[in-house]
Amino acid sequence: MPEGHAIHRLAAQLQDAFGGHKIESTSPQGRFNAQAVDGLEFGDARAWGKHLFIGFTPSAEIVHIHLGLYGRWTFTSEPDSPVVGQVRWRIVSDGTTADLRGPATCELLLPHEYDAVLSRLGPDPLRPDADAERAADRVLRSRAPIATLLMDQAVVSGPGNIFRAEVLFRQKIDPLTPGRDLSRAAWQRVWDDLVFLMAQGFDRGRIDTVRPEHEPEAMGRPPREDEHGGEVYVYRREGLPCLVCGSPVAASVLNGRNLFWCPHCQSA
DNA sequence: CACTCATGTACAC
DNA sequence: TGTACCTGAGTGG
Repeated sequence: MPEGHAIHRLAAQLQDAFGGHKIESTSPQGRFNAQAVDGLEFGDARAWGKHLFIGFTPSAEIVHIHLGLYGRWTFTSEPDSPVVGQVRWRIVSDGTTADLRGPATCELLLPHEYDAVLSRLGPDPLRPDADAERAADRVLRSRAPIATLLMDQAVVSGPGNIFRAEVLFRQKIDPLTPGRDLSRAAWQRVWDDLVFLMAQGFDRGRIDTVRPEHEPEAMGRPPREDEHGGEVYVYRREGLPCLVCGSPVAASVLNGRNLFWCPHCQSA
């Protein structure tokens, strides 16, 4: 779920449900100071990378949420929905209830703290105001592997392990290539593809990266049975045949995260 | 039912 | 580099 496109969808969903409405705010679990925004008007929900921010009226405080690995929102229109399990934050307005469980972060920020969080985030391919040059400068000067840089939210904000694996496959780049060994044009193609893939992920609510000409049907192969909520080239396909060249997809661990790639299609 | 693993990040050493 | 966070899906017995 929680790569950047999913957070942008959540921001839109929260905005639809609560934007401009006075809300009831509680923390059934007790681990969030929900009372601070109880009874206020929900101002706006916005995303930057994997971070979600909610503003209120009249209040300068901003709720900052990061789902981490486990966090989820659930929505229901059932009135007086019972609290099940550990709910960090519940918002209710006009019969709509949104429950937040298991976030890595759910905290109130003052404006200067909000600015500080944003200042640590690189450009987000899903934001129209993204400063792509800032990411290019970081990548093209770094000795770190491009696979590491793509997961560094200070470099690019929003892509996670799936988009990383898939964009490197689509651009035929060896994941261990140092950032500074990429040409500016090659990095531009990576950025542009992230913009495309993540926007499509936002629209569809799932991650699909396989080009039509590589669909199994187009390749004269039987339909695949290894999808997990989206259709991809290499993510979690260790040992399975590459959809383009047929050689086995490789996997290893880099910076504590699983990395998937096709050694044949993505050779340096 | 017990156990592993995950689309993420921060912090300890 | 390892561990904590703390949830749910999947797997295997």
